[in-house]
Amino acid sequence: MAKDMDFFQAVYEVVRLIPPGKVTTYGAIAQALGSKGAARMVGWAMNASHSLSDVPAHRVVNRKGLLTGKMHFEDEGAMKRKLMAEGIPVVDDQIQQFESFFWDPKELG
DNA sequence: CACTTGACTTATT
DNA sequence: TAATAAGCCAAGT
Repeated sequence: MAKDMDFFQAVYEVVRLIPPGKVTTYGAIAQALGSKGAARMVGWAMNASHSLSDVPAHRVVNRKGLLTGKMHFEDEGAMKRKLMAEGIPVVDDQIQQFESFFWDPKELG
């Protein structure tokens, strides 16, 4: 889909598809886009996602379920707060039972 | 125009 | 087991 889209646009599209109460990783998104090693670009794209409103960047964490990008949010607690609001347990900036809340973009098909 | 940095991940030493 | 190298692609300096 949207192969003509920019990498960023593709990332945004996938991130928007993340269901509430679920999270995914940079690598999973990158891999879903066909670029496994482009996980850094996913993060870079997220940095630009501030211009958008339908991009729940707080649902995107690193492979350990750690809120690495929390510092890029409005406030450090913003990311944790948003995740907690969706029913995702976050302790010490780390998602608990991360694998249970993990959502694979490719899962939709 | 070339080099460095960046919200990452996997593999190798 | 821990530390280092490499890979990804784009933007900033």
